[in-house]
Amino acid sequence: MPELPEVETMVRGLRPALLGATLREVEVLDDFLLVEMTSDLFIRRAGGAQVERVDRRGKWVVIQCADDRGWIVIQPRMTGGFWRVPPPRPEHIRLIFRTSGTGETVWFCDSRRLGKIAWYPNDSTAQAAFARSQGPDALVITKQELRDRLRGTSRGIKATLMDQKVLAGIGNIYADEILYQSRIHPSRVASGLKATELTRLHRAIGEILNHAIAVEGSTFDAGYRTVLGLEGGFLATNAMYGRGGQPCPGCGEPIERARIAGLIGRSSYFCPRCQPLPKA
DNA sequence: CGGTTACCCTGGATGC
DNA sequence: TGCATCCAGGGTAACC
Repeated sequence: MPELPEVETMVRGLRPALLGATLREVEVLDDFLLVEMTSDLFIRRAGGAQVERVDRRGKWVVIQCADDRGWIVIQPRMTGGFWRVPPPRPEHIRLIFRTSGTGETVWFCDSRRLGKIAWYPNDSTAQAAFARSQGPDALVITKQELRDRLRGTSRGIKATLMDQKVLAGIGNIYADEILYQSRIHPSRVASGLKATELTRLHRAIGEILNHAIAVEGSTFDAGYRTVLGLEGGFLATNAMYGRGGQPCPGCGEPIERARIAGLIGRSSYFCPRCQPLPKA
């Protein structure tokens, strides 16, 4: 669930607790999430470090420690999330930072344990990890970059938008909203978009993601919450995701829910009238 | 090599 | 009430 807007909201929420603070005590409650290191090693690396920056890269949370000590990179993936207040499900706590400086405690919870916690010793190893897994961030990619990255593939546009190596940050929910606003069918071949469609797509990426950040992301069921435990507002007024069978806000046609090739088992929601698929 | 799919994991919803 | 099944989807690895 945490896509770019949720992770951006997390990072903004974490900064008051972590920026300039010292990670006085690091507690690992589940070493399954740690990437190629033991709990003891991670605690030795991060314990006592001062936090210099808290940033987002795609869907990843990046905590840069002062004095070139190293980088903590946390991938919330499906169900990971941070808390600055005691989390409601303590059995899902995987990592705790107790700080001095701000005196706050930060909890990382992850019910499904799909999240990852990595350590990189310096800028170049961290940047190499980003380059291996991620293309340009969806919030800053230019139209020309987007065009170049969609070129030469026969894949569908939705699968391509969700490929983090093409551009980083878009997942299933926002892909559907972006494609609806762009009036592009999710199965369209990514390299076959017309110039006007590419312009609409690039604009929609920025508008949808920035709007979602402004309302603090998407919450449904027991999923994502802000660091203070609040629900995000995006799905209260969104157009497509999760609205199969409801009338399209643009034309009234029932919203279609389908499984689209190249997206494994994920559901796609779109309006068959506003997002027509040209016959092959 | 590009594209597709199985799988990692758990909790909540649904079905019998 | 209890048990089985399905679904959620971010990301990696194996496969064709």
